[in-house]
Amino acid sequence: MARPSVETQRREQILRAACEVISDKGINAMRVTDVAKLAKISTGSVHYYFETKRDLTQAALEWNFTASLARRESILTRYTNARDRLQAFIDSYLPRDDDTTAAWHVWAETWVAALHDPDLRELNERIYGQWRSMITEIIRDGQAGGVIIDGDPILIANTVVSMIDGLSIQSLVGSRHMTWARMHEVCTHLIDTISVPSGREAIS
Amino acid sequence: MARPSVETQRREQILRAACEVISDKGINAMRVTDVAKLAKISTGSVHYYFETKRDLTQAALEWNFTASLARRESILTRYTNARDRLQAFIDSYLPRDDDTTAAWHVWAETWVAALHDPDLRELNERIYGQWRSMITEIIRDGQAGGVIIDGDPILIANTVVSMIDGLSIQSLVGSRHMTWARMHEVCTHLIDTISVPSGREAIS
Amino acid sequence: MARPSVETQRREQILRAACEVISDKGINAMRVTDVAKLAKISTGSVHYYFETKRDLTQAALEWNFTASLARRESILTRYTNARDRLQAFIDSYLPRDDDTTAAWHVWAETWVAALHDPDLRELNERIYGQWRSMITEIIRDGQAGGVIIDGDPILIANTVVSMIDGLSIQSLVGSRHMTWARMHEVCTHLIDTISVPSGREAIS
Amino acid sequence: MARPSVETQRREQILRAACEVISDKGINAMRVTDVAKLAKISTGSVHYYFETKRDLTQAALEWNFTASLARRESILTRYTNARDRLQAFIDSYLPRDDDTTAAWHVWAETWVAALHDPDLRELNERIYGQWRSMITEIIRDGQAGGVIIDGDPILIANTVVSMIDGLSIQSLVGSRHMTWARMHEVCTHLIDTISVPSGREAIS
DNA sequence: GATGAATGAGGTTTCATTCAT
DNA sequence: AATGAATGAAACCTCATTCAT
Repeated sequence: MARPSVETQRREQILRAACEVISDKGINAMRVTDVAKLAKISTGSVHYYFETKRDLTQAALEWNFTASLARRESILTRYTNARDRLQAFIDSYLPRDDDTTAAWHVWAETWVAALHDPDLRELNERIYGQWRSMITEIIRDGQAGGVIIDGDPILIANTVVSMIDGLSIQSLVGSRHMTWARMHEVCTHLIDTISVPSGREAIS
Repeated sequence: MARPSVETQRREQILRAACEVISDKGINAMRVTDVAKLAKISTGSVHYYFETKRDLTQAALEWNFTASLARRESILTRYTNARDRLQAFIDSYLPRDDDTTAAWHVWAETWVAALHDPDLRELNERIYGQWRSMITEIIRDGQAGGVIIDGDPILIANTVVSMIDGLSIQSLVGSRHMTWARMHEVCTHLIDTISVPSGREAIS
Repeated sequence: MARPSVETQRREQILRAACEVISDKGINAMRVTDVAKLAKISTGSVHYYFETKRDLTQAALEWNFTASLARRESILTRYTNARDRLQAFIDSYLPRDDDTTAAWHVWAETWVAALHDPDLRELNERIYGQWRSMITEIIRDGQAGGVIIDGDPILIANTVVSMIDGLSIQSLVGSRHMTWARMHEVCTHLIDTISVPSGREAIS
Repeated sequence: MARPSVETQRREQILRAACEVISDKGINAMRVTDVAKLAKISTGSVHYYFETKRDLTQAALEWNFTASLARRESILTRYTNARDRLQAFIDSYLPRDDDTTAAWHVWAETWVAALHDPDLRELNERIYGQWRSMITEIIRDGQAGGVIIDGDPILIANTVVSMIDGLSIQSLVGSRHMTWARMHEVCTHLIDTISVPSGREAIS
């Protein structure tokens, strides 16, 4: 009786539904009923898997990040050049498609909820840190390979991460002044700024 | 007779209280009772000045921005050099003191609430636009005065604004990795990047 | 300083407004604010003239009846023949014009409110009795004059009054089945039934 | 499994309670709490079955009529003579016992509420029409059987219905002048008026 | 006499959570 | 494992009434 997998599957089904609701309506407007309906189960069942709404919310926010990362795993191994890897990685985070936009919505909800909730603060710290580390790692790689300029890799990572977050917010909120094209432009400009002019091109 | 100031005063008293609550607990956790208590009036009175909680919230979010701007008005006229003005202006927005931090909290709440509320979206568009315009104006001034590098001033403004927003979020959420000092560092670095090297250096 | 008249006038202005609101929205939906607005005064003033809302309501209901009666005073002296007087009197009560319809609305509200309010019950008893007496009186006159059939005048009056009330209700509620023409038809039929065939016609 | 009856039963339990409250206190004084208490459930449960108080009220008013009719169904098949059927049917509606009185109270509340509420107006039109139809049917039967006088059956039905309504109102409001005996008297008199003199009299 | 800002009790409604089935 | 009926605390909002001016 390999039931554990059923449970895992059920949990994921609920978490996915929760994220969709959070993305559409926001954390505070999320109702257990909404999640249940979307997952096509009863509210009782939701509570069978998640003791309280709070538990459900936290698990959903964490799942949002994990799933988001998993979707980008391949990018990190696809490119040998760190600069290209950075560009591809950042590009993949610009809210172009619905999935990415939804993930950003949940992400933004997480930040703001964390402002008033120590537990979420810790969750945020953990997953945010993880993300920053990945960027830092790429930058270190790039510096080692001579394609990214020297300087404190953490400072550079912070710059990059901040820029992406800031741009995304303006984009998500729907500013007509911040189109996806503009975002791409700003990001590319930033990457150029922290890149070492490519040798071959310089030579030729 | 001649009591127009009382109403204005009362409204401001309520709005100030609302912003404090929003900053402390978040928009969704804000209770009309909380605001009333903080303003030392009855809930009935709150509703006497603001028909619905929604109206109150919107007015508070708008007031947060307006008041925030008013507090910085002097900065814009204090410096003749646009670069210094930009630096001072940006510095004044880094969440150092309690007032500024509170304003940022409310600001962040506004963004996320706007994700699901067309009215707030419009409000956000309006006040965000105003802010972006101010930065753009300073940059234009700087370019005219030869202290800021050439390039599309709007693109530069977007870069600056995004960076500040992104940094602030990380800071607000309480990341141990994003101290105020680090923020200052990143900001200064950015301003340096978009500044024309100063005369003395140019001479030598 | 003949102020009393001012007060009387003010009271009537308020009562008239109250009746209009009651007619339009019903007793329970009537707000002191509505009355004040319609009378173009403040709520404070309404309370200056009527201690409580309850007092105001009762006074309004009573006023509705009194004013309604006053408007028909002339009819009672206009006709020498009791049968004609009865016909004219009844006709004047059919809800044809807006004023009469409004009076009926208030009248109906009074009945239903009286179901649960002893004070209104008494008020109703008083003014209803007054109305019944008037009809009875006309019938007695008619019997004395030989134009109305014999029989307990009170029983006949009750029949007439009931019929009018019943018809009016159906009409007021807006039944498409109960037009004013139909009401008139039923009433005329009833009056014919209780009338003595006129001598001259019988002779000729 | 197979719990459909529970829901129906629960709904009826609530509707019955609502009608009782409406009869006792009136539509506007009815509180959801009152209904809940009387039905021995929580207010939450009331709202589980009826979204809003308005829905509850409407359903209750409709139920009042339906249940009222159901209680009289047997009368319509008991008598072969249409005149007797009419007499029995009308008699059964005179507010003698508590149940009938309560039903009339709710009935009266429906009328007056309908004055200001289009939905109730429609509801009233529907159920009132149904009632009028039943009376009309009996009269048609009586005319076919030669026990009721000729004439437009709808006109006669309107006369009958109006009389009953009018009498009931006076009775309900508690007029000392309108006892049940008097009502009976007036009704019998009316039925006599619209009846064909019985056979023996016709023969002699 | 008149005002209208201020009150606060009380009502409807929502929704996370429980628990018998 | 799953359900969904039932709960009840808590929130927003209304509005008659008061009272300083």
